[in-house]
Amino acid sequence: MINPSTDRLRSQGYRMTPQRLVILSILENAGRHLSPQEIFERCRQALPGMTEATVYRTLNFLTEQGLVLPAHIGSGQLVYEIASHEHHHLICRACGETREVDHALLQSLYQQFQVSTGYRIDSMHVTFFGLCPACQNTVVA
Amino acid sequence: MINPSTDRLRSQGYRMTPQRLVILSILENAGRHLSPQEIFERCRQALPGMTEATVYRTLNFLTEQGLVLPAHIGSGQLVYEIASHEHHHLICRACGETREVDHALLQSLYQQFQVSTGYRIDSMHVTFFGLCPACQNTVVA
DNA sequence: ATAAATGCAAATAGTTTGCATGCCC
DNA sequence: GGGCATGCAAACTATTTGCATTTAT
Repeated sequence: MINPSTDRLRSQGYRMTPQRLVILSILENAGRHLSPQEIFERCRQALPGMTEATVYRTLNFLTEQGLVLPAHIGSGQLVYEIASHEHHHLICRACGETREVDHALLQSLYQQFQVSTGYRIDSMHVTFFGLCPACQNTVVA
Repeated sequence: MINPSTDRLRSQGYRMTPQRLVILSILENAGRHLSPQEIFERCRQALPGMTEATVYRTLNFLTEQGLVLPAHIGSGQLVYEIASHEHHHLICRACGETREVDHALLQSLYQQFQVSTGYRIDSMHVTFFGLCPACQNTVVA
């Protein structure tokens, strides 16, 4: 076995390529979500010939394969992060600071949805907006 | 007083126009969120000369004025709905059916966030995805 | 060898902007 | 009448697609 991601792809008849490796490694090291543009810029440092089309295609592909996760944050654009532990985001609408929220906190809410609506919730990712402690003191609501 | 929305705009030095009235009326009658494109198409039936630029400008303006609310749903595009009661959405990822979720259900979650993170949450709108009761029987997870 | 993946370039979708004209108050 | 708002057209951003070439297996 070469590495888990490579094996995962090969077992499905797909290939591991330098471009895919670079994107995975960028997301692993980022430790936070990145936009396609941010990813593209970092890619060019490792692979100068890489194009935006490849970034988008690769992100879609890796999402299908479950290796990365897309998330909606403000301004309606998708951002991506490495698929590891389940969590959600809390974003400060004043300073933009992002915090992770563990999935467990949402479990009881999902439970209530299930009971009152019959829906089986499977949102992988939800983003909440608010004011972080620091900004609550400086920003006028 | 002519109507509440008109008064609201005039009191701020803005004007009520046929275009704004049509968009507000479309959103009131829709009873659900609509995309800019859907709004544009319905506008043209009432005001054939209307352009997409005006739709976008008007939606941004009405959002600033608090008369309509933007919401993120799947695929990263913004949709709009009339500003009335606070609620959230539950969308079936199989059939696309949308259900409203009362804001009260999220209050206790917000409370927990507040305690454990210090954030003051003010998300006006959160969308959850899942499977509606009907689709749970027909769709393979 | 062969099918998958990339690079390149062009196309598409969604949204925003500048500017002259029109129209609400 | 004065200034806000619209229509028109063009610009812009983000993303997708077709096709020839390259490359992982």
